[in-house]
Amino acid sequence: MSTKITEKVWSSEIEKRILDDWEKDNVFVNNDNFKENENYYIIDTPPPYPSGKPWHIGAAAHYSQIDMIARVARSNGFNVVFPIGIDRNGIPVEIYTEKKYKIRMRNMDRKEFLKLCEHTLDETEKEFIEILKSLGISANFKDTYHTDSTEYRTLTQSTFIEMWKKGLIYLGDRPSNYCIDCGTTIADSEITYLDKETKLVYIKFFLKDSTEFIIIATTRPELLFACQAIIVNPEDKRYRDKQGKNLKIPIFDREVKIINHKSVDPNFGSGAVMVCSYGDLNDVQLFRELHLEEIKSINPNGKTTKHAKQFSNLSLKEARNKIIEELQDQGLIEKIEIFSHRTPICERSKTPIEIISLEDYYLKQVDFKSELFEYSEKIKFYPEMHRQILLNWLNSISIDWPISRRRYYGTEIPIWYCKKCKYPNIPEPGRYYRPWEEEPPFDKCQNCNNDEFEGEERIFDTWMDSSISPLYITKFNKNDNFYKKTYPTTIRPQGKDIIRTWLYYTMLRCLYITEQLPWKNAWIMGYGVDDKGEKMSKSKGNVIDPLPIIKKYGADTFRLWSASEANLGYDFRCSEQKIINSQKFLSKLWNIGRFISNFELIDEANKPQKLNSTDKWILAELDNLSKKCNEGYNELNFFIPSNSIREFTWNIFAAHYIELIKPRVYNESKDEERKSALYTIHKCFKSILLLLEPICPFITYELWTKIYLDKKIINQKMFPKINNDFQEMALLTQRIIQFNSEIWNRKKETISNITNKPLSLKDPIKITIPNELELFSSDLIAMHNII
RNA sequence: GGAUGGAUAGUCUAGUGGUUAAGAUACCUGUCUCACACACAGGUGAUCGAGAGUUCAAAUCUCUCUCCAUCCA
Repeated sequence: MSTKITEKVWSSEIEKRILDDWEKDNVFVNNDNFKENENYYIIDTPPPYPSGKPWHIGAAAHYSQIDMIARVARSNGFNVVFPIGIDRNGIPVEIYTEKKYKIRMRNMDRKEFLKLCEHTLDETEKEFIEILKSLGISANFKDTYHTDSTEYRTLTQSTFIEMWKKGLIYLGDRPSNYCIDCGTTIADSEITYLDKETKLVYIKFFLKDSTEFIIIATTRPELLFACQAIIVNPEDKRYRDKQGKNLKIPIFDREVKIINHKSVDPNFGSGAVMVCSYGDLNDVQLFRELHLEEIKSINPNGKTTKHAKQFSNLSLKEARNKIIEELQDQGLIEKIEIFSHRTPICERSKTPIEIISLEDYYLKQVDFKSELFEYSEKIKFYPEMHRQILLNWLNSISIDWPISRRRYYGTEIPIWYCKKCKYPNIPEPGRYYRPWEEEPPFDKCQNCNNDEFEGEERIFDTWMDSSISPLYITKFNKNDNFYKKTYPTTIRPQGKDIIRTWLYYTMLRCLYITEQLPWKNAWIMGYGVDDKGEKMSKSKGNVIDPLPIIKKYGADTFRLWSASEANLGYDFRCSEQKIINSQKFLSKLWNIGRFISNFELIDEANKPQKLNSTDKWILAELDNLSKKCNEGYNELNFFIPSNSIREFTWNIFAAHYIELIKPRVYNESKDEERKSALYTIHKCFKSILLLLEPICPFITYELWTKIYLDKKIINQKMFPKINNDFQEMALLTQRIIQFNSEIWNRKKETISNITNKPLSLKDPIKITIPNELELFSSDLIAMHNII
């Protein structure tokens, strides 16, 4: 009798060897050729963005769980397509590259800059893929796609052209969010908010031809010259007699009217507010509503326009300081207060957003809102509660999606403008176009027959690329057969923080192109938060790097922790203590395996005729475990199986069952009873391994192959069958645990008169076995040495 | 201001009407008992955020309030 497992402890070193095995055997290369009637399962994996280090522990947990989805689907007999892509377009890499090389994008040759970005991406991507692989992600790494590849960008452009032809794209000149640092228009979804301290300046505005003045409180004195109205609350008694009168704008010598508007809060500042183009979104609305004429105040380079007169061509900060200075000199400032105010900032560069009017391309979405609501109802959400995030977002959409960006590292907008008539000429879809450096693919303007063109220099918002991932992975426009079998895809797994972007935009884009939803299910995971329960962010400095943790504890420990930490959809706390707990369970499992591997395998083929009652009892509990796991796996909630497996394996199977049958398996004289125990213990252990495989693929693989010497490895097997044979036996579980505990307690309380210490567990004891446990009496007597 | 989720032993979580509220961890006390000291056995510890209501019965349902987290104004 000897163990088949030589290593005394489970360690991450063993995982590395297993990874090599898998790589050699090509275990997870996706199968492109679906057979007739085969069930398939397509995962629209989020393409991670390699935007520098460190990576986020929540993201590593996220990908671990997506892998569990894939493994569960395989265990349920599906042919799984699990692609992996890397999202590489957009502003983050540009900003990261600028910092890394200490350069400015706009002071550089475009081509040179693109090369540097690519280099940066290649570097970070490499490390990234290594982490994913070391986590045991069973995706198709041989075929990793990149959103900045020629092939991907071709698809981005051709789907754009298709939408253009459907009349869904238009050029709009209207106020939009603009990031001065990034030098581009950005979408609402790219804005976050930050509480910032700012000056609230109280300025005197004199009434026309009068020495009477009113006080205007503003946080944007630099926009004084773009003021087109003063608004007050109609209920406000202070201004009741002034309504409709004209006020003189200080310094700039222009007149504006005092207008009633109920949006004004009489308690804020002085109760009188200046309306400028544009201090904030509210101003935009007021300009529209009151039919005010826009005064352009800020240039795309972030400097004041000519309308600022002597203050023109200044940065906003300079303009603000100089205007305040001038107002002070003229004695027009009553006071200045400091107050904290929620400021919209650019998600990427953290610069405050300005609202300026620029020409940009828009994709229609407002007209389509009611249909989008209808389609949203057809997606199954895991968990259901997160559907609301999408619905809230849909509700709040008020303008179309600006899709053009004045940046470099992204997919080019494929348009050439006629030099003579400015008509936008669109090429035929099918290849990748770079209008800023390429000759146009046509000789004459489609509008005026002129033969000179100017290429578009702008690129797309990155969500234009990532929002077609379901089309790309199903080989849309490339392999019709494959596409027909795989689209719509089965599931979109993603974080709840990008519902209003990735999930929403994917829905929109794919509906425009295919008139079908891109997936049937959306699986939404919560954030990884710190040990206080607060969201991790770089600015807070509480981001945990997953790499050292994975290295220290191993992938399976990390995965088990991730699965058992929180219910699906809820945020999960990251604490090292919890990770250590998972490691302890794997160690327990390893040792159970070492024990079991001492004994010969009795399987279905040589199953004993008669099973002992104790064996029937644990098989009943095993069935219950399988059911519980199935429930959890069906809901794609790995919290349920991970915790039930732990509970069963440690607190029932190891603590009570194994102790009960030890005497039998060591006693070779009673062959039938021994065989019954060995059959059962192997059956239980095999089931535990099968059930745990999606969560901990490494240790289950190792134990399976070592103990069962099975050619067909565990990750190609199905979940255990549920037999429902001895269900009523499971009712006795609590009684068994209670009785064992009673005896252990009794022994502990009894002081031996030989050693003067409590009785040891193998010392004999006199006790009556209760009637309902009579079934197990022979095992109980042997286990406790009952006399 | 609006939305979503949460408030259960020192800490983290499970528990959607019914006997002594479950588990993990921490803590205390024993034990190297032939798979495991990364273990085993035992123990201390919660009037389930506050208040009111429904009910024979509430951590669980309803209402009000307080606090926390996240998102949107």
